[in-house]
Amino acid sequence: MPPGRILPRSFYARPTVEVARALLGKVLVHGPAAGVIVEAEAYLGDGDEAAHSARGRTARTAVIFGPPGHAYVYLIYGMYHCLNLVAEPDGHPGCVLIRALEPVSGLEEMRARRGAPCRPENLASGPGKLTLAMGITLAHNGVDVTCGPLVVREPAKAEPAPEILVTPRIGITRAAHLPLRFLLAGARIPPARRYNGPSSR
DNA sequence: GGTAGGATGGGCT
DNA sequence: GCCCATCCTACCC
Repeated sequence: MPPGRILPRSFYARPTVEVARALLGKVLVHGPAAGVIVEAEAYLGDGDEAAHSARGRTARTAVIFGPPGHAYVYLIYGMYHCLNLVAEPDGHPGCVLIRALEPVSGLEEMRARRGAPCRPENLASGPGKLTLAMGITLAHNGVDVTCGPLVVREPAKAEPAPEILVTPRIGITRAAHLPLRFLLAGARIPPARRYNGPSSR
């Protein structure tokens, strides 16, 4: 299972939607734990009222305005963390929320960190679940994901262009209709996380 | 199969 | 104070 090369900064220095789509099928790696990204959402810098960057640069959101290829991690509902990867050129806000992984290695570490008994497909099938399973915390806010302990790699073997499903984003109230959630069509998604509304490619 | 409610803390008005 | 880019449990079909 030797994974491919680490994604370079140029991968992230593009429009956020492009980065979100391109991240599907790539492998998030943290120590022995790794998983294929199967679900992601784009949060835009331009007029996206749902994005944390929408109301300007603050101490918390500064990372989103910084150079691409860095992690934006924040605490949600007082108990879970969410991982984003910063896109767009330096100075332009935009990030991609990583919403689900398909675990490929380090399953035992993930299970130990999750605590709750769960099947492999539920280990990292949500933004809060995957940060817990991967051991990602606020300590990772701002870290460079083109080097260091937390990285994103090409998959071990090159895949054909994946089929991508596009739907509205989940769990937000503002700008809730925008088609900015992207899923790998072949991914195994738990029933409760499926989407039955209209979708496109 | 589905959903309602609660846990829990930082950021911002 | 209020608002969350969530998850799990309990309970009800």
